[in-house]
Amino acid sequence: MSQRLLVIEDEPTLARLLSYNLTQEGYEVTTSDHGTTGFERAVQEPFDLIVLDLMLPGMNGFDILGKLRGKGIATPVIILTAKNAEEEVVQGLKLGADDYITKPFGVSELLARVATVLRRVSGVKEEAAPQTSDSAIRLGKLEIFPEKYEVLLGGTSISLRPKEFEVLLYLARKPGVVLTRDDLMNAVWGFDYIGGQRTVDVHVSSLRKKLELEPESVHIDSIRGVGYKLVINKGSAHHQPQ
Amino acid sequence: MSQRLLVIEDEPTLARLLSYNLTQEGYEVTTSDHGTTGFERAVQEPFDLIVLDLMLPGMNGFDILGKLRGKGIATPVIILTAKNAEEEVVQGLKLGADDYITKPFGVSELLARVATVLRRVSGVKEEAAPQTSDSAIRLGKLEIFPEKYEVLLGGTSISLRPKEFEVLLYLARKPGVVLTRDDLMNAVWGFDYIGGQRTVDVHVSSLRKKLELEPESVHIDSIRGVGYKLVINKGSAHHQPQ
DNA sequence: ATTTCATTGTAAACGCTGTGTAAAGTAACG
DNA sequence: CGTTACTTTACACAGCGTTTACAATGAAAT
Repeated sequence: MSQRLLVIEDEPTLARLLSYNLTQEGYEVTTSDHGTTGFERAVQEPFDLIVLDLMLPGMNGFDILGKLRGKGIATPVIILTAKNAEEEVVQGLKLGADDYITKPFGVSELLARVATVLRRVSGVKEEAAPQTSDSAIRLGKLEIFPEKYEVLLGGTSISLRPKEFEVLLYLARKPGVVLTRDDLMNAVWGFDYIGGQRTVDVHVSSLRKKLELEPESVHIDSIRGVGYKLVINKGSAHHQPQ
Repeated sequence: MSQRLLVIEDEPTLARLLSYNLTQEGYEVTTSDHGTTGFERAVQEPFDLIVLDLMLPGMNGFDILGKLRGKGIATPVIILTAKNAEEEVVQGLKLGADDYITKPFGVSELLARVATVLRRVSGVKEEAAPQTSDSAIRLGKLEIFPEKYEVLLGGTSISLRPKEFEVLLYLARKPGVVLTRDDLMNAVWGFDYIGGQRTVDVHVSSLRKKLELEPESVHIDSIRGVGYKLVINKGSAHHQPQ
């Protein structure tokens, strides 16, 4: 049984992005684009976690959070806030938020926070969590430990810089599947990041150099005109569909 | 139970093309060639998705989209826009569009987007399964994995270039059915692409060379004066009980 | 049959676009 | 300040798509 999330976010683009990615993760997502109605839903239905934008029409995020806690509703809350709003964060946490993310943020960062908060709150409950974002990923000779920021290739640790790590992590979560530069941008750099088109390429390039210790078993393929995919070669065996 | 689509598009050629192909896909398609009437239909009847051209007589796409969302109608919308109109896209997405396509676009691209949006909205979870994926096409010894950009022929991977891949994919979506060069042009190159008449032929030719590893089970037939069709021969040498 | 014309097959050439990557430039961090 | 990480820029190159030209095939007409 999947966990239920409520996303209170008015900007459609962001709301959709969040809804999409959280759903992909296996959560059951409800969205609300208005403060008042969002608050009402949060009161009426039981959610496992609420993602709450602080800037909202109708009723702002602080009010919602305050009133919820006032009513004794302890549903975990992650607040979304603008970059340079340290006070907002502090106030939000004082009102009982469980975590916060500043915009712009990467999708993978959000997923990690959501998973972390859920785990923290419900005790360790691995089975209930979907593809827990931060459990280890093992693909042939490649092992990724998100919570440790560590990658093993054939048993030996390789040191990746943060952005390289995240790119690899996102690729590794859908092995074999082509991800566009846009996908990777959204996941690693944030949904509204506006940057050069080649940034992803450069990171993939340096990632390749560090992965080529095991070129047979792990490598990143380019699909011209589309994007990149992580290719895993387990053992020397043939294809064994199952 | 098929899904209901509304296409709001004034250019007759394009409207017909969209209507035809979407109907072929199994959708129930309604078209409207005017902004005002299109909007009214969208308000009155429940649709699963709306394909909306932004340039329309009567009432432009932005107005329609804005008013729909204003009325609380959350039907998913894919907007059609000209190539060099980045702002239009941004504005459209802000108004609550779910996706966009820039003209010219290939029919297959549109079909893919429609399917994606519908799936996303209906909350079906997409799994990154290693070998099995619901979007995979299996025809005898031919297996196509669109999201991996990979084609297996008798279990071994064959490398196709992007255009070859798309041509094969489109042929494979209607195995045994003759598709005209025009069909393929529309699907792969875009509905208003203006190019030489022989381009399709050349791609089919090179595709044949790569497919002839299994000439018995998979090949492309020419129908003189008409077009091409993909022929699949199931049966021999494999576990086909009947 | 033989000729004639239209259609299709395909190799080769050309130009363009996307990609790899080094290196310079910029920001963050201590 | 010095170091590290990240981004942008620039340039070279490889791959791809399209066109072209000519060969091969098939159909229709005589």
